[in-house]
Amino acid sequence: MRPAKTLERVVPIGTLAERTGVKVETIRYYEQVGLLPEPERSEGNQRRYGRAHVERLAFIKHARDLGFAVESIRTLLRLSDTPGMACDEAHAIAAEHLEEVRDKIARLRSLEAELARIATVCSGGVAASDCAVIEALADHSHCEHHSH
Amino acid sequence: MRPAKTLERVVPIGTLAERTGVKVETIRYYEQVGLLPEPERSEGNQRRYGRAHVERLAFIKHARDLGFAVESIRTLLRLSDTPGMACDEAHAIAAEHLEEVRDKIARLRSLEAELARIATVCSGGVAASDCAVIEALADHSHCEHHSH
DNA sequence: CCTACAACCTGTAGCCACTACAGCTTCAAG
DNA sequence: CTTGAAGCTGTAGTGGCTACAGGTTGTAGG
Repeated sequence: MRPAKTLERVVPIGTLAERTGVKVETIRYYEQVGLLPEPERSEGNQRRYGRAHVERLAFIKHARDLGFAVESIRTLLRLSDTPGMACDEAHAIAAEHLEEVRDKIARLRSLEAELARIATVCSGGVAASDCAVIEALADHSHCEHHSH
Repeated sequence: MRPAKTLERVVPIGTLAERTGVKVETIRYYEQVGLLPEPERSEGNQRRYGRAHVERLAFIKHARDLGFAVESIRTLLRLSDTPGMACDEAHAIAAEHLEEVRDKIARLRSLEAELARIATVCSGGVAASDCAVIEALADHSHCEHHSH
């Protein structure tokens, strides 16, 4: 009997996928774009991953889950590989991304307000002769805010 | 002397672009995917738009600005062309989109919280030996919330 | 009437971050 | 040794544009 999967040190791509929650195709994609280094291969040319790969892929997944762009992750990985790490740069990337996320939230909130107004008018007791949703889209002057 | 541009009833694509704030290439794209009907052509095969096109494109732009998918806009346009309009369906599309926007906001807020925590720790008075941003990304257990 | 040049035309490729095949080969359990 | 899951490469598709390349047309000034 072989050791349990969670204990094996050298694993095929499917097991790496299970452990990290990243799909097999996505792992190969990350390799292709240079986020994940090319692993060793079996005699039959299949990828064999070690502990370092698991950790690196977990890093990538976490960063992607937080919405970092692949390009930013490339930089963050490079920084984390650097001995005398440039923490300033890592912090700048995180701060910039935080700004982007906040901008996106602000924009979505403005959309939300406008959509809520449109949808509410329509579901409310407006005369059914014309559809309020269609009307609102046809005529921008119905908008309360023109920021969008 | 010709009438001023804003008064002309039949205009080329560039003028339509100016009036609606939609780029020329995007207008051609909308035609290609069937949102905007094919206009008449000049003798030299150039597109000539009338008032109806301006209104339809304004509708499309407004809907896109509100984040509706092209596919939803296709349906909304079909509904608006229908005499006995199915307002229910239009309302359902708007309501569904509002839900999506709210979901997106919720997800982004959770990201924002996590990112703010990471960025703040790093800019705060943490010992400089290891970078908190890199650490946080490397080790998911540092997260307070595991929802993402 | 002619020239110059902006605006137009079609068609194709690129962007991001995957995802989904098609058509093979390899691995491992029974 | 057989079978079937899992692996392999390479390509195309997603959404909603955007950006060319390489040509044609429209129009204002001279």
